[in-house]
Amino acid sequence: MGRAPCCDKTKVKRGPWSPEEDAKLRDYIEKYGNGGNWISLPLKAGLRRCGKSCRLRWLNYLRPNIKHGDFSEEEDRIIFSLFAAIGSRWSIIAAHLQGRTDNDIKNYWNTKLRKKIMSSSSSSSSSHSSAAMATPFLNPNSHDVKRPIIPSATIAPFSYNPYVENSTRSLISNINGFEADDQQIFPFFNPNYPHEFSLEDMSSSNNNNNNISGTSGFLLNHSMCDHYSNHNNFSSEVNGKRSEIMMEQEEMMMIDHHIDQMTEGYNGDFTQGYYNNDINGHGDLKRMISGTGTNSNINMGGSGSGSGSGTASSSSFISNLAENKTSSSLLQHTCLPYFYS
DNA sequence: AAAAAGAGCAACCGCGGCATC
DNA sequence: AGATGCCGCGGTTGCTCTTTT
Repeated sequence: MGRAPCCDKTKVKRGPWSPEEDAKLRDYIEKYGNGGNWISLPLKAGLRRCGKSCRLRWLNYLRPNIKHGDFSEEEDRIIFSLFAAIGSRWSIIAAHLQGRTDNDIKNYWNTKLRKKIMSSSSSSSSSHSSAAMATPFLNPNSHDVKRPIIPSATIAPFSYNPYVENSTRSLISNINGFEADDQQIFPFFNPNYPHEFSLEDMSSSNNNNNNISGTSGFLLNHSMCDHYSNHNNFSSEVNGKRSEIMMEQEEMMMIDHHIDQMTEGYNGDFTQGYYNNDINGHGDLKRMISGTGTNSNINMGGSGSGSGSGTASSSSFISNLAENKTSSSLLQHTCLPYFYS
């Protein structure tokens, strides 16, 4: 049995909203809210519209503090870097851009930004423009980088890779030497679980082992490569479901090499200026991670507890983050891809 | 000046997830 | 446990405006 339609399409108005309809909807929501039920709202508000249409109109247009108009260079950077990390998760991307809606960003990407990036892929600019930033991803002069070989059996079914979708696969496949099944590079980023996210230094007593758990992304994978260990464990725990992967030193080195190739020629800084507090640029994070030495055990899983006891510089920095930042702001700091010049 | 093509964007559609019954 | 209903998301459509021929 199919889903019942949310409204009778023959009895509701469709198409562009009139100023009068906008006013009715705005007035009603400002007075009463949506009452937790969009379906019944149009009747109460005196609108001959589908509830879904009302919701869309409110969220994408009438809601206070909605920003319309041109996107800034900074916004371009954020969109691009997030797209590179998580693909077309427009709502997540929108959450990082105040006043922008997912629809807005989606349209902007489809109509402008993608073209900007595509056109830049044939140029060899190394400036700090957003177009230049895209170059490492879309450089047609593909290097023949050997993809790290990781036994697929070690990747648990819970691990998630946003790049498996066809729409993004075609874009990502243009990355230098990147094969489409790059799940093995980004094994644990889970956009379905972006909320519970904290950063704490849980220093390990194990020698020569690096353990990173949580929703690690580009940053941590790359950072871990900075100090090759005998055993590098990546794991992710989402709602009690755990996925785990272990990479040998050689594999880590291959990944590192691979990412270096991808980011070759890029001298910019995705984060410079975007974060206006603790983390100002990837350099801090890089130091933070590498400062933990050969025995690092960093929990990014959110619910765990721990105390910093790595090197003084790294542990204090991490502790500051853990103590002073909410989960959501930490997410902003850590879920973006970072690229080292 | 007019027609055609392209670009931009608001709105729609259908599906998956989740809560509730 | 299964059915139902709502919300939110991502993909797509189609209208309008702008640019090109």
